[in-house]
Amino acid sequence: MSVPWPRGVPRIPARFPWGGWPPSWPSEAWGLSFDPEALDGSPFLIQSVDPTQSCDPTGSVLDSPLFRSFHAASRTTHRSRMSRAYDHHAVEAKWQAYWDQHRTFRATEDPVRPKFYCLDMFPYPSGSGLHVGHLEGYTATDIVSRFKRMRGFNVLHPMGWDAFGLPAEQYAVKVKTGIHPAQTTAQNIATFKRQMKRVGLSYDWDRELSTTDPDYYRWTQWIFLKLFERGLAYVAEVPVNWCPALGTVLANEEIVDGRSEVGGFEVIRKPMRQWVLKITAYADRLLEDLKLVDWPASTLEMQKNWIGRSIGADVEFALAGVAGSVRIFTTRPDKLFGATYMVLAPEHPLVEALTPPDRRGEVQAYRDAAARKSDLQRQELDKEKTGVFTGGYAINPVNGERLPVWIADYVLMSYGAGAIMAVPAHDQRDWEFARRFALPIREVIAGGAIDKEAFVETERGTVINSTTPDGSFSIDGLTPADAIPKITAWLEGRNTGRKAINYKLRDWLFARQRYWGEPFPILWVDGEARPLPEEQLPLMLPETSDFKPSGTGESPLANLADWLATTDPRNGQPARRETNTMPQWAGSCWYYLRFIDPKNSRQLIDPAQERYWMPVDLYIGGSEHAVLHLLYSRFWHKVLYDVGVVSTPEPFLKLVHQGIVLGEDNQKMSKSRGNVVNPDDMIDRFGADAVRLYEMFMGPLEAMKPWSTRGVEGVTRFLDRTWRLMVADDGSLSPAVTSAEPALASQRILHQTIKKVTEDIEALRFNTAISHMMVCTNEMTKLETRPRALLAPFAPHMAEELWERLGHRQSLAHEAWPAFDPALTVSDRLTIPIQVNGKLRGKIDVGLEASQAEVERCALDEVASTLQGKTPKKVIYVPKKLVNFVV
RNA sequence: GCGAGAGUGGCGGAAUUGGCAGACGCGCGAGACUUAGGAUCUCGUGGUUAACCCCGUGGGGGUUCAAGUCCCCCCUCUCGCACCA
Repeated sequence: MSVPWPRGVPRIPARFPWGGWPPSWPSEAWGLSFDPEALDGSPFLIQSVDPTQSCDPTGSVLDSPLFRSFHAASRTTHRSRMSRAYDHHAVEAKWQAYWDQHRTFRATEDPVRPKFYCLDMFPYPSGSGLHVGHLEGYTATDIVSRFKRMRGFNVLHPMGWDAFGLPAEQYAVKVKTGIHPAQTTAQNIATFKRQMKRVGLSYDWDRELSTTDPDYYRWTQWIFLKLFERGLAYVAEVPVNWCPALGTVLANEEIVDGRSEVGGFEVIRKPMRQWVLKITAYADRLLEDLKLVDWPASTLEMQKNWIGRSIGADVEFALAGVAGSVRIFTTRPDKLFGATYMVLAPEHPLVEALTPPDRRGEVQAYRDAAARKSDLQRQELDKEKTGVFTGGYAINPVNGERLPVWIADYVLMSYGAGAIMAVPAHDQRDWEFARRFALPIREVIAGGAIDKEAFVETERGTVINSTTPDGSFSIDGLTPADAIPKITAWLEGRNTGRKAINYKLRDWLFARQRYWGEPFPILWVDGEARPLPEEQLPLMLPETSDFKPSGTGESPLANLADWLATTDPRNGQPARRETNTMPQWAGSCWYYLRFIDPKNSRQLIDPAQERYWMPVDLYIGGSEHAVLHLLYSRFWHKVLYDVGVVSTPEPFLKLVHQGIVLGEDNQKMSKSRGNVVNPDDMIDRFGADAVRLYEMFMGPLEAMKPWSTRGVEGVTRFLDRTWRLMVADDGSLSPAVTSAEPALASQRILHQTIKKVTEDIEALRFNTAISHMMVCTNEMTKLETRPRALLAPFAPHMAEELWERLGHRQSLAHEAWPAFDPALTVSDRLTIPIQVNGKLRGKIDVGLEASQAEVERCALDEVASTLQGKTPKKVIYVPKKLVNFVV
């Protein structure tokens, strides 16, 4: 079967060193250039290229000051031989300007073509600029985008800025610069954008957006109103993580090892009035719909764990001597008969009612101590369990026993019901606690050695000692797996328990006491939260020069009296504005939608365009967002789905995390280690194409790997070689372009390379794709012919330049990707390894059609000396693979 | 402790429906061209060896004609969660 070569073609690569000397390669003619256009027919034709048309010896490149100075330097140092090397500065600048001018990468809806939405996690524009780690992910998506364009896809590849957030505000306050965060942010964005353009990333800049732009956060606020309308945003007095040093409340996710992620300050528990989003209402869907996406296994696992769904039962224990009951959640109702005491979280509301007057002092002391402890301290104390007896008792519903009720901080108020039944025989924590306080341990699952350790396996063992006192109900003799549904049904029948599903996931603390964030579109009237009418959005972030926290726990906005006091537009009542701002996650929750329709002033997004572009086909970003951003984003997306704004249940179809790039010393890059690699330096020295190529050549995209500047030099040499395949020493296109037909061997290499590169890009195996292009270039150099490597997505600048020199007038960005002929990817000769007893003893070269008998005969000859006349007992023949003689 | 992933030359890494281990690149060695070479080009480069043999994919067993790849046990590293009832 012969596949016609699509109209587009190849491009060639090559590149040359950073500033130095021109290469002095012999100036003899080198091979030919294949013109893809000519390949439509069966034979592999070569079309001559008219040098007068394709070469531009006086064009912008050669005219550039850079080249001229380089030229002059070469002349003086180089004497007789003058040649022109690839000048990455000039060529890259030229094509970047061309792409800008022609808006080459602008995406417009086109119902005829298939779409491909290729998205990077947009960055927080920090003051330090892009680092080589950013570049890894951006280069990957850029290669895929360029590749897909050439494959006929309508590609949406946008970029924007997640620009609200603490650092810019801290820069004004903590560093005492007083510089407005808006100003810092604008500068940083300019730096990022300049750097991105220098790398040759093919974004559609017409769609650029920033979360700090009122036209953008207007819709962030709009989404909040939708959440509010649906009861998914509410205010609660909740214990929060208060960081005195930062003067703000932090989310759980912003705390690492009990200290603030930013700055490492102490964090304590403090009850406060907070906005909370009811993400728990979507817990099931967030879990279930993970089945719909193609994400890394580790990320799926982390999301599942974070949601933490567990199935069990709620069970009511009546209080002894006091009205009411305490509810517990357990995944193991089969162990109810083994409960010997109960434990409440210190914060549990029933503690007061349960504690008789003579125990109050001790109980209160313990509760106070627990409240004062930070999370860090609680964790440190995990060596030995602490707790006190409340003096109260509860009744075990299965056997009427009186169980002493304790409080202990190993029981968390925030999980389940904040209370447990303790079954020390079969729970490690309860076992330790019971040992410490000499509480009874009763075995109800046979199979372990409970005097030595808790027996916790559900899969093994048999239930014992589990019959009601009156003998009317028993689960004795059952396996735990069978006992659980039986006792759950029994509890339900007696109305003392029921099947229950519990989640680790908690509602999302959504408020921050900061200036540089989205203001809430909420007014307070008579202590009641009222939404701002949609028409009044955006609620602008007020101007100020004082970004310090108010100190009372309110944000800097609380200092702005004029802004604060307003009236309810519905009835003119005096109102006070909400002073909290939204967390940084808010803006990043839905930015991928706005890229689709960034200028729409009437709607968040046009429904038709949303249906065309969504979902995101490929999303690349760091694994540090495996849970938070990706979970919050999915939550908002599902709400918008319910609201009718989006048409897909999940936003991101395929997700990939790029690995971390380490410093040359194999350590994490950090300023303090002094091993940070600056992309600008690298591009100055080697050019953007070389840096892009190296980023991808380092290793698998998802792996953590060290930077090597030597390695960049290596790919630079490859680019140089490729350039020289096409361009003669004097800077003109190689004059030896003829109409001769290239050897079959060349065609094979070419087609094999096209095949490999095509498949590797599809599978995001960029390192092996590059390696094959290198093989191709190396082979072509030897053969003195000119093939193309499929370089355009990887080294777009050089590819454009070569493309132009081949006589093309238009950017190759939308040219068709070359196809390969499968027939040409296989050789007509095979090298078959010959083994004796499984060890390699020789190789033979046979024709493709060689029969088994022929191959075996040749093979025998080949290893005759090893066999020493012995006759093989057995011959293993794997067609086209190998022959193995067993003697 | 629990969960997930990974261990291959001096280095980054190729190769897993079991079938030539080390592609490609770095580094290193030799040579060519040079007044020169930190440029470029050519050849070589897992260990051992004069050569053959032999040994080699974290360690130890096993299955197989054949194991980096499959099975069992162990070690190490990375990431995540860490009293979640």
